[in-house]
Amino acid sequence: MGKRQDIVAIAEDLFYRQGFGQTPFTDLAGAVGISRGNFYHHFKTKDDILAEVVTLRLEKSRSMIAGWEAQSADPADRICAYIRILLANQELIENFGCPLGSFANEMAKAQHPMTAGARQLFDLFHGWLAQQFTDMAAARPEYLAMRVLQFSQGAATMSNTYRDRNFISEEVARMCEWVRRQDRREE
Amino acid sequence: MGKRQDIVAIAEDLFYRQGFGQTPFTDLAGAVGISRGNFYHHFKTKDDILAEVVTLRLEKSRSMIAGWEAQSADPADRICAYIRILLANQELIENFGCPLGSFANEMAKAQHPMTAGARQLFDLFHGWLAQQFTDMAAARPEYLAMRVLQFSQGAATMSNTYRDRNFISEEVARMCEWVRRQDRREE
DNA sequence: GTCTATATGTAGATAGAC
DNA sequence: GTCTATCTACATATAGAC
Repeated sequence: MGKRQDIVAIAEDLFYRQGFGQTPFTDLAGAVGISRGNFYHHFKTKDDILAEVVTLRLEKSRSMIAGWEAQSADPADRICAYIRILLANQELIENFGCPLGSFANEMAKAQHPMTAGARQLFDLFHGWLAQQFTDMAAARPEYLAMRVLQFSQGAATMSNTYRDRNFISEEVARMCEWVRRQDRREE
Repeated sequence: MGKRQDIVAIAEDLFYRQGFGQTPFTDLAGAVGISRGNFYHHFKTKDDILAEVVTLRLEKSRSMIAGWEAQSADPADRICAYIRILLANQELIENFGCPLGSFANEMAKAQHPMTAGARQLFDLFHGWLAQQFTDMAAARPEYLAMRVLQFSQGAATMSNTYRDRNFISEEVARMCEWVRRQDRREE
C-alpha cells in the first residue's frame, strides 16, 4: 500500500507548514497513523525522509511545469502561469510563505547539506523560465528568469507578512504585463 | 555591567543566524560566557528573551533610519540607502537571509505570538519609506513603499539562494533608478 | 509491518548552594 | 549573580516481541 510514499507525502506537507527542524516524528506519526518507532522500518534517519521529500518536490514541480506547457504553447502565458501560483496557492503562502524560499532559508541557517537540494528546486524553475524567455527571443533570458524568481519570492514574503490580497493581485497583473513586454518575436 | 543587555545582543545575532527555534540555551550560554541555569536569573522564559530581541531590533532599525535621514535630505537618496542594505550586509544575507523576512516566516510557521512583532519591524520601514515617497510627491506612496519592501525581500532571497553578486548589484542599481523616476517634484 | 519498550541525548526550566 | 545539580518533557533512534 506504499506506506513509505504516504510518509513522504505527509512529511512534505508538514515540513512546509512547520519547518523541518520544528517537525518531530510525533507529528508525522499522528498524521500518517503509525507509531513513532515504526518510522525506522521505512527510513534510517530523519534526514533520509527529507531527502525523499526534496525528490518528491522536484517531481511535483516537474508535473506543474508539464501542466503549464500542456495548457499553452505561448511562452509568455506559461511564465504567467508560474507567476499566478501566488494566487492559486494564496492561502498557503499567506500562512507559511513560499515553499521554495522558506525551505532554502531554513537549510541555509542550519548549514544543512540539503541546501543543495533547495537550490536544485530553484534551478528547475530558473532553467524552465529562462527557456521560455529564450523562446520569446528576449534579451538576457537567464537574467529575466532571475527577475521572475526574485519577484515571486518578494511577493510571497509580502503575502506572508501582510496578507494584502489587493496588493498581490495588482503585482501579479503588473508582472505578467512586464513579461509580455519582453517578447521580441515578430508577432 | 548590563549582562541582561549582553544576553539580548547575542541572542539577536544567534536567533538571526540559526533561527529562534534552533537556538538552544547552550549556544547562548557559550556565546555570552555564563551557564545555562543563570539565564533564569535574567529572564523568566525563552520567549521573554525573544520579546526583548524584537525590541532591540526595533531600536536598531530606528537608528539606521535616523542615520539615513542625517546623511541626506533627499528622500530618493534615503530610500536608496535602505535598498543598499543588500550590499552593506551582503555576506550576512547570503548566509542567513534577510533578518526581517526570515524571522517573520519562522514566527508565522510556529504560529508564535511574536508574528506581530515581526510585522511591527516591517511596518517601521514601510511607514518610513511611504513618508519618503510622500516627500517626493509620488503617487500612491504606500503602494510604492510596499514595492520597495517586496523588492528587497525578493533580492535577499535570491542572494541567499544564489549568492550572485553581479545580479544583486545590478538589481540595486536598477531599483534605485526606479525610485528616482517616482519623483514628481519640480526640481 | 507494526507495535511497545527503551536507550540516549538534549531541550527548557527550577532549586538551592556559594 | 553565578554556579551545579536536577527536574520534566521530548527529541531521534534502537531492540525486540508480535
